[in-house]
Amino acid sequence: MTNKDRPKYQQIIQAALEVIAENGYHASQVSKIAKKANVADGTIYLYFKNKEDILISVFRERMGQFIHKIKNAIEDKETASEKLLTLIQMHYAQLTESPYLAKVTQLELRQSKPELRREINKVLKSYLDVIDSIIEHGIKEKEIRDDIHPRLMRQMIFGTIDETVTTWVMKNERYNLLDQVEDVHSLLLNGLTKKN
Amino acid sequence: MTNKDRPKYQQIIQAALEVIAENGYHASQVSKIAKKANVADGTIYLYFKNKEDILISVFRERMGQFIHKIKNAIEDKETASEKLLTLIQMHYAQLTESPYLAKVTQLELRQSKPELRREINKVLKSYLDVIDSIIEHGIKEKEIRDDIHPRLMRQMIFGTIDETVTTWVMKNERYNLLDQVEDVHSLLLNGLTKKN
Amino acid sequence: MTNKDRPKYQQIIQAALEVIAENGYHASQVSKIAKKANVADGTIYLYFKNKEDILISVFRERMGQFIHKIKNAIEDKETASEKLLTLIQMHYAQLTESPYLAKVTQLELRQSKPELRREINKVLKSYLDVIDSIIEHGIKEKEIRDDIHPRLMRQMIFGTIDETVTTWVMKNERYNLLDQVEDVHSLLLNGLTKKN
Amino acid sequence: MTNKDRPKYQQIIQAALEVIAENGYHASQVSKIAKKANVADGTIYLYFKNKEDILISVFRERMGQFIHKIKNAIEDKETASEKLLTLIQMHYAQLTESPYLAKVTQLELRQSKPELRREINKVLKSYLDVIDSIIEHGIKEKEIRDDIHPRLMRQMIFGTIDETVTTWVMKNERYNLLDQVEDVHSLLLNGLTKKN
DNA sequence: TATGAATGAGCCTTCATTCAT
DNA sequence: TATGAATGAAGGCTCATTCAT
Repeated sequence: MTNKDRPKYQQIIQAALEVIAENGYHASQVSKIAKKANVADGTIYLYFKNKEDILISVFRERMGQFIHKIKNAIEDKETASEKLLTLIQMHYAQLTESPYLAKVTQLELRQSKPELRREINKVLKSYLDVIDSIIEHGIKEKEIRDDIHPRLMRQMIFGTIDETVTTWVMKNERYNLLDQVEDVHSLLLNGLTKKN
Repeated sequence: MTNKDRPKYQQIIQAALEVIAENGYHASQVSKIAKKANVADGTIYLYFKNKEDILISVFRERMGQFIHKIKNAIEDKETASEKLLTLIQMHYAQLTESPYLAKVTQLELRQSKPELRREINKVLKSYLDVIDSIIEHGIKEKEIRDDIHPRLMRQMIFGTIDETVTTWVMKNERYNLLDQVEDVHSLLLNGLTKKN
Repeated sequence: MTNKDRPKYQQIIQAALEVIAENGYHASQVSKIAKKANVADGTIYLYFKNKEDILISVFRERMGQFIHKIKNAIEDKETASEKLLTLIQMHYAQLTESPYLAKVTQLELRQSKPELRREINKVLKSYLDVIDSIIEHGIKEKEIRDDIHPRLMRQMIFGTIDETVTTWVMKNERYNLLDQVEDVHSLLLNGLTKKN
Repeated sequence: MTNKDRPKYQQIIQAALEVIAENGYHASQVSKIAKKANVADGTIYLYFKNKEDILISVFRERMGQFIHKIKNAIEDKETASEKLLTLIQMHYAQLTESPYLAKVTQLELRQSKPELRREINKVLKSYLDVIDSIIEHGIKEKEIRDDIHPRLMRQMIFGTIDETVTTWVMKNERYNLLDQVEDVHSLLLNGLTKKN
């Protein structure tokens, strides 16, 4: 049984997620996480190398599941358009379900030290890969234009989704993110211009 | 003569910008800023309330100019499409010209404490207002579709531009951001879909 | 069967000796000793009251044997001069044979807490007694001068031997300690002065 | 004005010496030293790199003076015998005058980490050099025997003096160390043997 | 006996801010 | 205005010891 399967590991991960969401990254002392996880301060260090390792693990574990679910949901879909719709829908749905994760990913983890950022970006990379594969598929099937560098397309997709979630989190999640799925999908596919 | 007009005020602002860009947010001690600005530590506190106030001022001053220049450039343009093209072009141009500002806005200041983020967002708000006014103008002139909430459009525009810049900064600015202006503009206006 | 006769007791003592010699006193955690002794951390506490008790026991056991052997070897000798020669020879020989013991007694255990030092000194006392008995014998037989307090003589003998060993250990035992036996013996008996 | 000339530097050195002498090396927290020196904890770090640096400095400063005074006193003396007598006398006199220094050098500083030991040995080296120069002088003048390696002679001299002081400190300085000067001098010069 | 996961007290160091000059 | 020496609160981490199994 590895560390990750032990109940205390997940207990600490969850506690860390909540503490960061509630207090912000900078006010998240190890002792606070330990208390919320109902373990002694020292116990933390049986499961994690140091404070940074806790935070990286929170992100890796949670975003890992997050991305995994999206990947699964997309597989079935035929067209790039459907795949993108599903991605947006799943992205919004999961963050709606887990406000802690939303708060932490959109706000708190952006306040982290360079080394931590680097680790976060590794995880993020695998999400961007998912988006890239949708674009590639769309281009191959001639659904998506091929006159623009795919990297820019991915940046538009991720940038847009990310910005809509950030706004929603900063507005304290007062509206329903899922109501925007179709409109965001339409915007990304068709752009701003009025067609007639 | 207010504080802002005194030479030391600008001296400290500039020093802070450079120190953050060079050392990162977390390694930007007041003493380092003071040294770079050639003033004593204590002198900082004659011009700024506290450390946070320095950072907010950096952002306010620099982003103020940044936004002001974009506003000016856009005024002349007739169509929403032209205005948007100019905004993208100016956004990229200014950050290309000032690598310090790019590094600080895209990476370092996102690592700041919640209170600081809030102040930064106030400044950012006036940039988002500029984007909103372009959209509003476009809708009125029937250039821009009116079936989608303008807020979502603005989020796509800002999210996309922001994400392209972040990628560029994280790639150590190894390519020319300005080469992407037309493509980003086309993507935002026309979306991903292949037209025929 | 007392603790001392159980195999694990000696196992832990030997492990402690090696761990201290290899890692130094300050890096000798109980867990490290347990691992080297192939027992669980908790097992240590079935045989020893606490960490200090391990260290004292190491010293007591090893120095006990050390002193015992010297005592035995001296018994046979007739004169104080011969006894002293044998003591020096045995002292050097045993530490040459056991580099762990040398490193630990000369360097590492001197870095211990006052309480531990006190215990160590109790053991040392019995070694000093051996030296005292040689001196006493020599005085009685008129081999050794009686115009100087025997305590000072013992301090010269022990101080000199101890200092020569410390130097040797700090020079990483690069020369043969036993080569010095006769010279040290001559120095202690005859002093520094040139006779003619 | 360098750090060393500022009053607080000496204030902290003296406080550290007293704290170590009173509490032992291991119970000498930085905060305790700061309190005794009447400065804030942080102030310590304006004058010393870290805790170890305080301890090294204590030793360097105090032993520096110690050795300097002995060197001066020896210069005048003609013969090796007189020089040695003066060295013993000065060694005992200075430690008698400064019980703190005695306690720290004989007991506490031997309980230090390897890096600290190394620094201490550097200082000690210059004391051993003084002893070596006496021996060399004595050999040249045919006062001291030349059939024994001078290093062994030095080890006897230092080992003996050191051991006599250690015993005295451990006996809580209950007798007068200076009473032993002539006897120790006689022992070192003439050895243990009864002459007739 | 034996285990080893869990405990939690303890401490060095940083750095934003102050204030006497 | 300007200085910079001094302040002191705050927190991550280690490791000897315990105890449920």
